[in-house]
Amino acid sequence: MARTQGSHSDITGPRVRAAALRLFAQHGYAAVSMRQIAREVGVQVGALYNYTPDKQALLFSLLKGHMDDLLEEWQAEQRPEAPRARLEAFVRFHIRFNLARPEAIFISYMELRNLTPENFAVIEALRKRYEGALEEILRDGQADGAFSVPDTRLASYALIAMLTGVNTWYRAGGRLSIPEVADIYWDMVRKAVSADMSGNAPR
Amino acid sequence: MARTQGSHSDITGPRVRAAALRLFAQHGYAAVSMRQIAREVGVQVGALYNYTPDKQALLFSLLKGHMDDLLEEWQAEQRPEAPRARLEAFVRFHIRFNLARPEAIFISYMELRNLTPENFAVIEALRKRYEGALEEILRDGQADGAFSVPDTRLASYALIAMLTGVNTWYRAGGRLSIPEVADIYWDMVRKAVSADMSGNAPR
DNA sequence: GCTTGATCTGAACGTATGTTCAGATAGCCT
DNA sequence: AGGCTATCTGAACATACGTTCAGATCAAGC
Repeated sequence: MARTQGSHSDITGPRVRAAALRLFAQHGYAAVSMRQIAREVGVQVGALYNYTPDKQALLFSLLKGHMDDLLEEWQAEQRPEAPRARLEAFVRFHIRFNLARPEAIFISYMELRNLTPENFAVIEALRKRYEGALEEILRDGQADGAFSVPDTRLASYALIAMLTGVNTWYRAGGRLSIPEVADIYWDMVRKAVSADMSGNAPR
Repeated sequence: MARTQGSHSDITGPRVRAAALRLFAQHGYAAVSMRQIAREVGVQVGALYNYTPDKQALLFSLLKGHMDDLLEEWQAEQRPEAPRARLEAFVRFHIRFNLARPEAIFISYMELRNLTPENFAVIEALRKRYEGALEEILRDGQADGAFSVPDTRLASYALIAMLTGVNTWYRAGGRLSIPEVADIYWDMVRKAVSADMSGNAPR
């Protein structure tokens, strides 16, 4: 029996995306079948093709939507002028944003290689845009003396990796709240990019 | 025709592992078929089962072998007494070791969820052992005043993520040599765990 | 109340999967 | 020289895959 109560496009569409997101994050894109997704939604597999042309487009749509959200929210964020305050805003935003959607973050890092080359290029460009924002902060701070980093490009990679790593261990309800985690990470980031005045100069 | 020249266990076994490592790293465990591995080795698919009881055991064997190498080589490393020198040794070792075997590192992070629960537990225990070594260094340094980190556990997570991230961007033949990369990362790590004397104290 | 059209079912398509195994082959040992 | 046995082939097994589509179903519009 088709079209049982509430089984409309507006309902089923988001549910398909939600089920795919959850399952891709848990088992990986290649390991999840269209039939599993259909079962999770509570429909037959054929019905999925009302909402995506194919499995690949479903993955791409999830990743693209996520990257759009990321860039949009960072644009909407309060971004101070001074590099140091701006870097702090970035650190806190990144941790808060990532911890709010762990599954999307997970597949964004794990499933890139399952995108077709064209789709991969799109996502990669968006990622570069976001990470470029961090490097720009570091360059500005380096220029005006607020920071002292040997290589802004490498430093941006290092900081992104460090911040994104939070998602691998953080569990809601643990001993630290998200703001507390952000405090601790900001402390380390702040020192890592500072001029070194501790007397522990490199060899 | 079986047993053509050079097609012995000693030869084929390692080649099976090498092909599996390469293909798993490139396409992901779930996306690689036993027939692809066999084709890469130059053998029919049935022959693979002389070298592994099943596909899962092949993945586990690769990860287990990798973790054993990691712990063994870190044990064999020169490890100074003083926390600061010891941390520097860890940073340089980690970067050097990881960049020497990017494929093994890649599947060690990406394919954990494709392990059976029993196999996962084994790998996870070994990983904890390795990462515990870093946290111990941080705790020692915190105790004797060499470091100033708000939370040694989180700091160890943060540093591991930062160091492991090198593998995502480093390409041999780029503008920086491995020791130069290690220098730059060590500079950031050193500052991140130092007492803060820059006048940029937290708010 | 009838028609229309979006939505879903149920079944089928060809292909691919991991794994098994009887039989062929060929290097090694006596 | 001839047998042994590790090794590999070739084919088969049952099952699963992504995708398609004719037809059933039901909410909405007239």
